[in-house]
Amino acid sequence: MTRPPRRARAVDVAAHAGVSVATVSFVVNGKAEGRVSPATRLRVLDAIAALGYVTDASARALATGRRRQVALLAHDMTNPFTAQVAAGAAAGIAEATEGTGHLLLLLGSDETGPDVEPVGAATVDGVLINYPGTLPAGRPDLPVVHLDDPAAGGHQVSMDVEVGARELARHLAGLGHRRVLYLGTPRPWSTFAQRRDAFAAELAAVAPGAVVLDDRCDIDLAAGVQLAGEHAQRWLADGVTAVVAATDLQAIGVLAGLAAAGVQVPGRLSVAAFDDIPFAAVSAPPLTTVALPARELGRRGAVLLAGVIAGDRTEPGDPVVLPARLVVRDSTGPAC
Amino acid sequence: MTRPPRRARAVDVAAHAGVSVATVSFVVNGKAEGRVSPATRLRVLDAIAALGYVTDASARALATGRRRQVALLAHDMTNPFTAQVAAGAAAGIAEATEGTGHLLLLLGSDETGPDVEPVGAATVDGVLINYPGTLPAGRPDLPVVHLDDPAAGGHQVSMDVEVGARELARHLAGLGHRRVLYLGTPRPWSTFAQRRDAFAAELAAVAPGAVVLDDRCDIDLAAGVQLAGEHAQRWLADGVTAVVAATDLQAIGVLAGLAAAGVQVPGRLSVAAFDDIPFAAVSAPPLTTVALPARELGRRGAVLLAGVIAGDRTEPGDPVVLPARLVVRDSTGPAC
DNA sequence: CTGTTAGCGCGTTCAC
DNA sequence: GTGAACGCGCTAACAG
Repeated sequence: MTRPPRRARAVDVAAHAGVSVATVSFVVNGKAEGRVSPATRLRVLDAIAALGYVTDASARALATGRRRQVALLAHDMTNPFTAQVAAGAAAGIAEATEGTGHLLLLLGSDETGPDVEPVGAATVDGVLINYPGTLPAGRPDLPVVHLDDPAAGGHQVSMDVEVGARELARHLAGLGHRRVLYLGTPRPWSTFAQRRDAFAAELAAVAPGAVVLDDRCDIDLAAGVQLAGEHAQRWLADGVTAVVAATDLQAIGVLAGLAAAGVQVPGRLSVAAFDDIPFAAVSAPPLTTVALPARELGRRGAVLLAGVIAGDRTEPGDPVVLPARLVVRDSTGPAC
Repeated sequence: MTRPPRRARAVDVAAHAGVSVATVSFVVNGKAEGRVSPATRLRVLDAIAALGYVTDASARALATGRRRQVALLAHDMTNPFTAQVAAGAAAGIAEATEGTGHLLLLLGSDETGPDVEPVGAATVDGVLINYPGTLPAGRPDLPVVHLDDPAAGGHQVSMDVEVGARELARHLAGLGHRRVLYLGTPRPWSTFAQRRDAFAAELAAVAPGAVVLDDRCDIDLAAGVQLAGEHAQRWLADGVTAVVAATDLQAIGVLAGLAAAGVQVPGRLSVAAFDDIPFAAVSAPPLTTVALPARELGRRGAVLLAGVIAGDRTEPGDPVVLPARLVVRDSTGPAC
């Protein structure tokens, strides 16, 4: 006796309950208070349960103009930091919208960047950008929150990378390091520029005469391994006593590369980085790193975005800056 | 002279081009062939460009019944394996739908499981399940593809975990291990049962009298570290010479825990696992593990799902089984 | 307190 | 080759 597999619609519920669709709509959207009598409300609820009715998201979106979805523009979900941002964003949007909002993942490859077509197509109410990219023109009013992009204007939540970088500089200076190799990335993101510049500035301030050499590699394990394998001897020959990487991923790769090359850490070379992904605590040796709250970044970003969408705050206001702090582990030691 | 920030609609394009909305629709959806003259087609295209017109996803979805979105039900985006599955799924859906399809991420916590409400609300055309959970009733016809869940019925793509597990068993048996601790997980997923059972079966077959002891911990780094720290001495006292973990995450944690406890790997204890996440190659020592193609799992799952949605294959057919192979690194050595 | 009705923007059949 | 008209399912005024 079951109905054909066609989904029940509001009209069906209305008929089943002996009311009009408007009443059903009120009940469904929690606007029954003072409009619908408790008795009919219950009848409607029963009908909904009996028919297994679920509001059609597209129809509702079309009618209300709200999609109940936000997009996260990211670049590499495989990066543990990004993954945590995504997990945090999913949690944040659920929290801020009481479970009615969801996360649309828009990933991009290196060159292309995320495909923003769905953003233009109004698939989402707002966008979380963790990947500096161009948003579709023609949607200038679309709520946007930038993540970890201090140079971006508008709404944003970032982290106190500078404080962390300076702390790291003082830590290394205190250990006697005067010649450090800074391992940057090929990505021109402002957060990376900030990491290096703050570090170099503080090092120069606390240890006059200290030198920062520059090198760079992709943000992944293999790149770090390879780079260390190829350049370790040169670094040592250059008198470098510490390597600071822009990300843990690179540093962990470097650690593996150095181990393979037989270079003692922190005996011959100290290694430190930024992010504090979970793996930083279990590398060999455990990595000294500037802890950046990835998950919280995503969560706060989502909550902020939800607020903007709801119209709570319309103008940017003070950018949210999450704390960063240095976590000292065993990969850094006295300069030799 | 710019228009008010209201998005252009098909009517606007039609007016601008001097045609009807139907014509615009045909052009937009590539159905102009034989219906619309090349000349008017161009006029429409110009109008679209001039107005920055983008088809509204909700309206189209409502009219066509297709959402152009699929959901990925997962459990912990923070797990590198899951993250790769997600990245692969995003790539696969884009590939299979030529960029018109997108990925809705539905994450869940341990107890609750992902919130499947959007699935019931027809937000998606199909679902990729990487987290055995209950789908909303009332949508029995919804296309579903199970990932890495050999026990699931219906469409699925999984991996040849058994072959890998047996290979690992022979590897360890060949090294003389006769007493191994199997570190399982608290999750009752079929893939985990399969990993252990195939391993134990093969070990018993090649090394009669070999013993497999069982222990378990959560799938995360910290759990592995703690467990190793607490139980290492007992394992050794019990004569265990090798530890096989259900996932790399646990194994890498164990490795760190053993290092902290001063237990040599593979000198005193060999360690191996399943997954081959990128970090497995840079742990200390690099981890011997059964490589499982996570990214490909996600990609193939998405492609399959897209096919099912498009109606290519309607009945399950042969389950896709991706190859798994043992990757021997330095964490396994002769039993002592 | 409840029902009627007009959109929301697009896809598509059917006349012209 | 083109346009008018209806339906998709729901929300929100507005009547009653």
